[in-house]
Amino acid sequence: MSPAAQTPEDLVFQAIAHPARRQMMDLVKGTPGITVQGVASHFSFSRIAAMKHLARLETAGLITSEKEGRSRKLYFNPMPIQGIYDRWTSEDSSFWAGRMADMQQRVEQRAQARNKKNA
Amino acid sequence: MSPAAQTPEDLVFQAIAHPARRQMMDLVKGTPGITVQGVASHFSFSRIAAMKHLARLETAGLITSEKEGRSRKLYFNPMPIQGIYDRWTSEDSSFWAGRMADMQQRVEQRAQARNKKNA
DNA sequence: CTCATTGGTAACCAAAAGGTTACCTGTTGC
DNA sequence: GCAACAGGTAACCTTTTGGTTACCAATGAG
Repeated sequence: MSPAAQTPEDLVFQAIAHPARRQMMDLVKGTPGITVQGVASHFSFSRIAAMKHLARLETAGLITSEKEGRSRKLYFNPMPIQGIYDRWTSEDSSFWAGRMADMQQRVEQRAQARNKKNA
Repeated sequence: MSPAAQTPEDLVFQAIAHPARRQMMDLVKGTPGITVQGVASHFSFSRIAAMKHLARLETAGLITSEKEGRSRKLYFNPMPIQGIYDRWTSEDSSFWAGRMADMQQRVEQRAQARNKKNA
């Protein structure tokens, strides 16, 4: 695909195009603070491949990470998902955006509550 | 990407990864019954390239088409979008799925009402 | 302190993606 | 009836994607 001026939206949609990356997002969402190795261990491809996928998710803003010693902790970021939903549902989008923000808020609060557990 | 056993979800996510394809979906959604040529004329790349993109959207079930004389009419299909939303919002997903189905129903009804206009 | 673990970069390569032109058939408008 | 229009297929080519192995530095556990 043309590298011409990729928008944040482009990055998000491209990031989620790959099934492994979607599964990675599931893992990160389900286990906040999971490590790179923790994610990579779920896949049969190499750790380097996993890191490349994670890098794309992070570039797209779908996950965030923090280096902690020799590990890197990964966290899910739900905000870019709103753009996906809004894309073709512009009718009543203000209504749904509000609903979605509410629910995302709840998801985040739960994630914070779970944040004491490690990978 | 590996051609191994692509799920319908895979097809959808891959289809929407390309910005031109997203824009095409916008066009088809905004103008039900628009022709291939009608869509292609919005892009600087060749008609054949446009057709390839449209073919991917159709394979993914995101649009449908009907041959009419020498033209082909294109229609938006909102149902696969549900999968995109549900992907990472599995909490309360039964609640949102219901809401979303309602809204999609309304979108479709409006599309049918507009279906008398041509591209 | 030593070794194992974790993460990171670089180089490489096959396959896929996304474009191109050429050619053809069928339909429609004049 | 003819030319223009619309859609379709095939072949081709460049770029990107998604994997691989090799090597290294930093951290952590024993």
